[in-house]
Amino acid sequence: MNAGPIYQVINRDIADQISSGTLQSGDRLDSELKLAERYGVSRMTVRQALGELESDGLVVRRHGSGTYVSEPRSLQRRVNHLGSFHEEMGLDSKAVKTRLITQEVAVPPEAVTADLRLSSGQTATHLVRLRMLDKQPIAVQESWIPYLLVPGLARDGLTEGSLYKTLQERAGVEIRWAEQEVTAAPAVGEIAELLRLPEGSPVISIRRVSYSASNEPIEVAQSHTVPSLPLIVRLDR
Amino acid sequence: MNAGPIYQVINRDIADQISSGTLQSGDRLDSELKLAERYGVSRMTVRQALGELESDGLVVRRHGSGTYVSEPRSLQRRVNHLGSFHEEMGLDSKAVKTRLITQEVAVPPEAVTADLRLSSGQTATHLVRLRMLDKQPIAVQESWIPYLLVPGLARDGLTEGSLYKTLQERAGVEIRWAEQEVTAAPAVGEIAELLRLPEGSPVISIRRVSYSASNEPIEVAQSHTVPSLPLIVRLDR
DNA sequence: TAGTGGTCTAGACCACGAG
DNA sequence: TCGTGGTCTAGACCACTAT
Repeated sequence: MNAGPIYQVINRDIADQISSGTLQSGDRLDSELKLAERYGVSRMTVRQALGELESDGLVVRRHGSGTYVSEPRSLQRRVNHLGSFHEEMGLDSKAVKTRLITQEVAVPPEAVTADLRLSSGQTATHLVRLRMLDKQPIAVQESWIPYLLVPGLARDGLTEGSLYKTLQERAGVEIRWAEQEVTAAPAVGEIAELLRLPEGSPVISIRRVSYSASNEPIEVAQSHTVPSLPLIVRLDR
Repeated sequence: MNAGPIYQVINRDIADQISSGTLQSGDRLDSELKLAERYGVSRMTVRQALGELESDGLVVRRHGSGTYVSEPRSLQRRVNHLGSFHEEMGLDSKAVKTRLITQEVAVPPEAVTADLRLSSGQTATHLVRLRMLDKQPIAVQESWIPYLLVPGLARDGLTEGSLYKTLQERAGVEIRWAEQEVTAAPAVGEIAELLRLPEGSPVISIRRVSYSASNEPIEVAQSHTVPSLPLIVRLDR
């Protein structure tokens, strides 16, 4: 079993310490030099791990002072890095339930065909999922994945309800990066019904095209999220 | 005149070559080794510059192949990094005009007072700006800045219409990072009027708290943007 | 096979902060 | 003043791509 690059192992280790409570919010981490000694790596490698934790909002670095665990927030969806819906929801993820609305093979709309680089008429697996938090609907997600990538997907369903895990295990495909468009839209028809919102009321609309490490399009996803679940982003200069 | 860290100089130099057309989309950049020699720096420094260009969506790196200038898009607003409205708009920024709606000193709402860490009753400079693209309104931005930070701000106005430049020059304050909440909201009252949208139609709502390098809150901003100008974000795993 | 980007080392000097 | 994070060096080996 290979765990990937060392800096990702360190990243996960510290993230685990934070989510398990071993490191409390406000705590100062050991200095980069000490962490380098503890993990038996050079300081540059520790810095790469801490840099990701910082951009994920888990820690704050203060020049001349130290690196601190940041304050937590509830009901949030962090989107600095690409991850599954559960990963984005962070601590709230345990309370998130998924209801499968649609699971079929079909010819996608033209815009999706283009983004997936399919020939006209080629089919794709079509998934519609409703995400619930505390029995309240929070988001509807519609996904299109090229049929030939994972032929059994519509028949066999998802591994642990996670599209990312399923793609990894069944097709050996790892999603590496994505480009995402965020806007506001009126909830209409089935979307409004599923989210239990008045027809025409505003929802967060996200269209995402995901790519593998070799820059092949893997998934086109369109989601509609209730406005009470804002996206949280940390931006650096 | 200090231009800051070398990697930022390299970053700007390559970004300039792309926006000026010296580097066309699809072109392959020189290899990291050659760039390191040309700029007279180590390869790690070049990599730091290329990493930012990649996360800004300006270039794509292909393992084993090279680094390429990515395809451009029009009417977009990239928000991978913190920047002024004009910087976010990229190539479209030349066509963006700003109309100042409000410029006053006032006691901000309680939520703003808290985020700016002001005492109850302390005043702040209040700015409301309307952004126009091709004579069409695209966004309303409301800003609150602690009065004591830049006492003359409401009287003297902004340097080149840029709040970031004004803060830098007049108060020596540089905004370094921000936390941003993105959601959807109905356009109401003055917002709907200014954006020329029907009352209640969806707009992108962004609330941003910006901080200095020493983590002091500098500005609370609330913006409402027309849905035809989506936020574009590149996400990495 | 040759060249590319991905990761990592073991140092170094600097700017910043807190006491 | 001293420890911290910010930047940078001059190498190294590896995985991947293209030929």
